[in-house]
Amino acid sequence: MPNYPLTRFHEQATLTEAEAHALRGMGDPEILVRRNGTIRRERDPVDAIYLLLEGWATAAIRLPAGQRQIVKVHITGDMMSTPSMVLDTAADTLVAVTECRIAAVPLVRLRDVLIAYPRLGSLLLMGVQVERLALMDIVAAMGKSSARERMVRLLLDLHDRLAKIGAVEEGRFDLPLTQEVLGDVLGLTAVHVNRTMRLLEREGLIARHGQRIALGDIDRLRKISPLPPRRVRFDPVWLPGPGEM
Amino acid sequence: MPNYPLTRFHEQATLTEAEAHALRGMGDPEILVRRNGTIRRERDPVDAIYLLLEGWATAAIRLPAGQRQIVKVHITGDMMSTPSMVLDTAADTLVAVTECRIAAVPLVRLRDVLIAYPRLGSLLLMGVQVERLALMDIVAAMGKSSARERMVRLLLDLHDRLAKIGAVEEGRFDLPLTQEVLGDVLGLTAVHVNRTMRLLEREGLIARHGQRIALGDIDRLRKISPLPPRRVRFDPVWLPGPGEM
DNA sequence: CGCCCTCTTGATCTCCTTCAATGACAGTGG
DNA sequence: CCACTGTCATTGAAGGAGATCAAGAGGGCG
Repeated sequence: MPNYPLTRFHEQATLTEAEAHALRGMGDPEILVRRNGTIRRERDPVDAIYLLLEGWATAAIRLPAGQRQIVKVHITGDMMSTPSMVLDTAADTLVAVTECRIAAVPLVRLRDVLIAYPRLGSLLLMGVQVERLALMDIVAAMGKSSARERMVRLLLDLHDRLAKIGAVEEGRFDLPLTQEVLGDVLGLTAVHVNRTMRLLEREGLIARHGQRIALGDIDRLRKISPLPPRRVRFDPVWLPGPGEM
Repeated sequence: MPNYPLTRFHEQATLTEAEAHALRGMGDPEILVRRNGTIRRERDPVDAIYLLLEGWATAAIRLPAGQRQIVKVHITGDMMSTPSMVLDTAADTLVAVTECRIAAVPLVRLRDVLIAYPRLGSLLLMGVQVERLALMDIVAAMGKSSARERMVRLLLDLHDRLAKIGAVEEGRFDLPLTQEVLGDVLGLTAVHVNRTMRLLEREGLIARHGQRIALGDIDRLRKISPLPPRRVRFDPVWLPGPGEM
C-alpha cells in the first residue's frame, strides 16, 4: 500500500482510493526532530496530532512526584498524541528517541477529514481500540507478572510490530532504547533491567551487540511471555464498508 | 438528560434530538444478571457490545498462567466490551459484581447507527480515548507508585465517577468489591490490600462499615494520589458540531 | 446450626530497589 | 592525537515493599 508510512489503517481495513488520498494529504509539511528532542510536552495546549513518519519516540506521563512512566514506545508509522485530543492540555510528553521525521495534523483539519470521509473516523476508532487493548495487556503484565516475563513480552511486542514494517531480519532488530528507558517502560529500575537482560542473554534467549538485539529462540520466548499477541480482525462487521458511509 | 443511564455521551458533547433518540433505541431488551454471573467470557465470539444500565461489573484479563487482572471496574452507565470489537474473540471476561441490568447492542446494529449518525461514531471515539487515558494513568500508577498510593488513587477515581452519577453523599459511597477483587484491580494480594486499607483507616483518611466507605479528608487523599483526575474537554475542536456531519 | 466467604493479623521469605563503584565508549576541545 | 567529560552498561552488597503461608474471627445464608 503506497500510503504506508503515514498511517497503518490499511492493515485494518480496505480503503477506497479517495480515503487513501485524504489520508496522504492530511499532514502538515514534515518536521525533523533530533535525537532526544521534545516533540510535545505534557500540559501543552492540544491542537494537533502527529504522524511519526520515521524513527522511534516515547510517550511518557510524568507524575507530580517527579517520576516518569513511558506509556507507549512509538515506531515508524504510528499516530501519536491522539489520547490527548479529548483534553485541553496534553496528557503525555513525546520525545524523539532517535532522530525522527514527523508531520502534524491540526485538529481542525482532522475535523474536515472526518466530515468528508466519516469512515476514516471509524478506522481511527479501530486504531484507538487496538491501542487500548495494548494498554490493557500492559496493565495485566504489570499487575501479574515478573520482571523477566514483562521484559520478554516487551521484546516480543517490539519484534512483532517491527516485523510488520519490515524492520526485522531473522529475529534481529535495532533497539535504540537505553536500559533506563526500558526501565521506565516496564516499571523497573535500570539496574534490574540490566540484570534481567543479562540473565536472558546467559540463557541464550537473546543476544546483543550494541543497539542490535537478536531473539534467539522465539518459540521459547513466547512460552515465557505472560500474554500471547493479539490478532486484530480485518474489516469487522460493525465497520461500514467502503462507500457505505 | 433523559438518556442518562444508557450512555454518558452527553457528558462529552451536545447531542441533537435525533442522535439522542438513536442512542436510546440502540440496545436490545434489557437482561438481568445475578451477582457473580458471567456476562461474557474471554475468547467468546464478539458480536455485541453491552450497556451497563445498572450495577457494578468487572472486566478482567486472564493470563495463561491462571492469574486474573481486572482492567476496568464498570459502574452504572458504562459501555462494556468495546475494546473487543476489533477482535474475533473477546479480550476480557465481564462479570457482574452486584446484580446488573444490561442491554446488548449487536455489532450489526452499531454499524447501522454509525452509518445513519456518523457523529455518534466520533462521540464513541471520544469515549474510547477517555478510557485509553484512564488506562495510561493506571499504567503510570502501577509502574511508579506504592500500594498505598495506588489504593488512594483507585478510591478517588471511583469516588469521582460515582459522584457524576449521583451515587456519592458527602464522600460516602457503596463499594461492593471484596479485597480480593481490589487486589486484582491494583495488582496486589488481598492480604496487602487489607493491610493498606487498615492503615488508611487508622490514619483517619477513610472509614468503613460493611460495604460502605467514607473518604474522610478528600483534599489530603488527593495529595497522596500519584495522579490528579483528568478533565475531559467538552465539544473539542475536531468533533464535528451537531448537524455538521 | 453449620458452612463458606470475607476480613484480619502474624511470621517469614523474596524479588526488586537502592546505593555505590567500575568500565567501555563516543564526542569534544585543546 | 590525546586528555576530558558525559552517557550508558555492568556488577556487588544491603535494605525494603509486598508476597506467601498460616491461623483465627465474624457474619450471612442454606
